[in-house]
Amino acid sequence: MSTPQLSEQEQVRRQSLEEIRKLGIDPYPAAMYPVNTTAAEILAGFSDTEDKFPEVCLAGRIMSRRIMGNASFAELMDSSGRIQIYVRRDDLCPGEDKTLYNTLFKKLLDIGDIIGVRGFAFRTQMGEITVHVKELTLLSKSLRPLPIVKEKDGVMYDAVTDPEMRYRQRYVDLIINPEVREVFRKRTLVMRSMRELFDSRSYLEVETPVLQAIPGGAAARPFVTHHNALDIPLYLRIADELYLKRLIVGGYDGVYEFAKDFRNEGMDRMHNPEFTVLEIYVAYKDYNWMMEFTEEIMSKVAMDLHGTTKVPLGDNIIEYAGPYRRVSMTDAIKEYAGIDITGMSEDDLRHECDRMGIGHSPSMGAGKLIDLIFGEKCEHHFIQPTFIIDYPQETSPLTKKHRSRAGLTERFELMVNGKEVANAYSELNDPIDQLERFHEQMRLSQKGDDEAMFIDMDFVRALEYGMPPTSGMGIGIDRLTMFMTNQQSIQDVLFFPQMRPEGQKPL
RNA sequence: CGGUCUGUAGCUCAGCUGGCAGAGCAGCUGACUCUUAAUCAGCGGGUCCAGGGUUCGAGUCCCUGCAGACCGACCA
Repeated sequence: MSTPQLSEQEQVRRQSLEEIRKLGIDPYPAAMYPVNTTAAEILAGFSDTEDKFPEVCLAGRIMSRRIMGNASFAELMDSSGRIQIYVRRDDLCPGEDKTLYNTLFKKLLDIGDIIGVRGFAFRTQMGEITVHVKELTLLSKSLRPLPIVKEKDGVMYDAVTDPEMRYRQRYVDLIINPEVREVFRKRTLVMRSMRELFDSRSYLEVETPVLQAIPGGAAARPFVTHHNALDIPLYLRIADELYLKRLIVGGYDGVYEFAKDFRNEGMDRMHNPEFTVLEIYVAYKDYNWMMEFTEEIMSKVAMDLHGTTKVPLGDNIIEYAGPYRRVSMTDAIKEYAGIDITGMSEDDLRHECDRMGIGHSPSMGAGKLIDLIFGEKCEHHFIQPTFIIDYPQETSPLTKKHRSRAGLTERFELMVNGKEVANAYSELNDPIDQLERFHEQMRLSQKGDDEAMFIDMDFVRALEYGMPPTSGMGIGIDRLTMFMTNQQSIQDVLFFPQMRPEGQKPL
């Protein structure tokens, strides 16, 4: 292992560590610390007329220090926020020995160290609620200087904005940027809000395989790995759809899973190789029911996060209260591309793409071309939540044929801010039709479509035993979180977004 | 994969037509018992992303590479 050159400040901190040990103080004590409150609790509950916090014990990280001879102020940050502490020499060291204040607190502690304090809350002459410290315990010595961010009147000074630092060292980002912690708290709330709704209906949260011998349920390039004992290739799942439907066959009326899916494709502001999808399947429902349920989910999530269904996103306010507009794929293309694709052949569609300057390849069939026109000309217009319904059969191999419109399927996607956030079907449960659709995918694959679906014969076998009419939906949790927290990049809603490994740079 | 931009102290950044490497915060020493971007006096701290080239001389100009951001392409 190479020994990277330590900076001056790192060397000083290591020396301090040794001196702390020489004082007989353990810089990394094992014993639990008896925290009995938080910064936020004190700030919220403090009263000038009654002594509500005569004995507090809290712990956190030193974020700033103002040392003035024999008394000092510092800011302590715990998971709830920051509070000022007041440390006076003669309170910390009532006896003759002033080492704890003069040496430990003033010299050997640094910004970033984690300490515990015991004392009482009071209000300073300047009006700030503060903890007067009677007893101080070092809980963890920090050896690496933290980026210093100062703030006055809401203005941040020297804020760390370098995305590389923020994403590679997310722990630092979380320490110094409280609004980042809030985004991730909201991400958890999004999932909790959905769980509450599903559980209230007695739908069952389940787990299905991440390692799959046949990567099914979506059209995407998978990651491949190898299982040594079985000596077979295994794929990281691109979707959990086919397993969840097997469970509907097995007799559950409603199942859902928050799944990490993996796709070996491009990375950009909207895509990360691993991402989270909620999939839910409910027996005896169709896609019309699912649209109403989706409206209920979205407005509940918005309410739980913001207390309103109106959520700001970029320059817009998104209204998540239903009902949402429903536009068929055909009408959307009529409206924004100005053409009627009804009854058009593959050649006609290819011709229209050429006319509109949309690039396409020979391996694309009619359905893919329609998808392309929609993506190019229509998608970005749908800012407010809108259901795009009735997709072509060719690109929807797991979807039931439309009950009344030939060549189309009972499928919808929910568009928000010009992007897809949900995708749902009346699930195809006719095993003979399903097998035929898989074969159609095979033909597309042979034509050069490298993300056409694999045939999963066990899934067909399951359908042969009989699956009730079912509606299913997937929601992109990362994207939904972006929209609900007004973030413009998927990297801002993933704790640890995928990045190129760090090179030879010394850490 | 292509275009544009960026990389200098722990952090945020300056450094002009090439001429001794800079500031604020942070750190260190000292003063200060109600400060809050604390203040005051003093002091240290650099592989200027890496490698090569041009030049008497390169942080600065040129080439290659590495890493990142943005925009496209591919891709849900």
